[in-house]
Amino acid sequence: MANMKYSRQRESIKEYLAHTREHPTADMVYINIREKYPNISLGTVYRNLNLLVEQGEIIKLSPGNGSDRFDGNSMPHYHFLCTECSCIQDLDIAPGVLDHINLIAGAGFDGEIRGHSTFFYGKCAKCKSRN
Amino acid sequence: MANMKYSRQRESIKEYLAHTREHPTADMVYINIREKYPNISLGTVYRNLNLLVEQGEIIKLSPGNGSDRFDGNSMPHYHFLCTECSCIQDLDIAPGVLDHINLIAGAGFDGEIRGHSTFFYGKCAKCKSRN
DNA sequence: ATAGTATTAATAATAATTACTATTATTTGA
DNA sequence: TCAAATAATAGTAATTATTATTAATACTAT
Repeated sequence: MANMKYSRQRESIKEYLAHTREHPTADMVYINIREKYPNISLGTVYRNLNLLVEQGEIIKLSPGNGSDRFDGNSMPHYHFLCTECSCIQDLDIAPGVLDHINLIAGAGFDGEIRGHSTFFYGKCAKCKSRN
Repeated sequence: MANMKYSRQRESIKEYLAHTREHPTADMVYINIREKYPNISLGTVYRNLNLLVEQGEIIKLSPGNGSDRFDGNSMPHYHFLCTECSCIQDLDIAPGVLDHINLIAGAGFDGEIRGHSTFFYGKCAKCKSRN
């Protein structure tokens, strides 16, 4: 998309996502950006989130429970979803593992595998210790 | 859930999912079951799908594009989502790989990993050959 | 500065799913 | 076998999440 103009709102959204580890929903982004741009509209947030996803600057996550979530870290990596508190966390996985898994999966498959996205689930550290 | 009564509608939904490879949406299930029970309501379909998921009889998939989809095969396995035609297919992966991946992921993680769900994406065989 | 056009705020509209309620179906056990 | 108890249903309304519309505004290149 060559004919794209700068917008403070979009920049602010990108910046916010780059500095949080929260994997926020569109609504959470909206609430946050409103502190700086009090009359930004939710539609603008959605449109820019989708634009940024299209451009590969951020990643959209669909954990399956409520709303979609967004991650400012666009490097392929894995996520963990706590089945108790619904928090989402990044997982560190050794580089190479992802490609390895793509290969394993592609072995018996006659289509073309480009990548994969994985959600691990279970109890996060806090919920585990709280018992 | 001990106090659960039999219902022909629920049985029919379960049976349909057990015999299709389509990974249908709630609406597709609704349309199909209506052939046998013409005045089943969409709410009934949703309620029973959720019940069956809770009981572990079926699996709910959230591919991230449109609606959720349902899979009558409740054994853990992987799915492939075609980014062109949006079809969903089961992938055959050697047993043991899934547990292996859970272990790798759990290594540097201080919570408790119970399982994971993975979507591979790319082009299905048809879309690949159609070029 | 100005013209051209992407972006915005505000709102309306759509899509997907859940909640509500009076009626019906299933189960239990006398 | 029947009737009481209650889960499930059909039909509909409501909610939630997201996308579309549009007139006004902001960005960019000349």
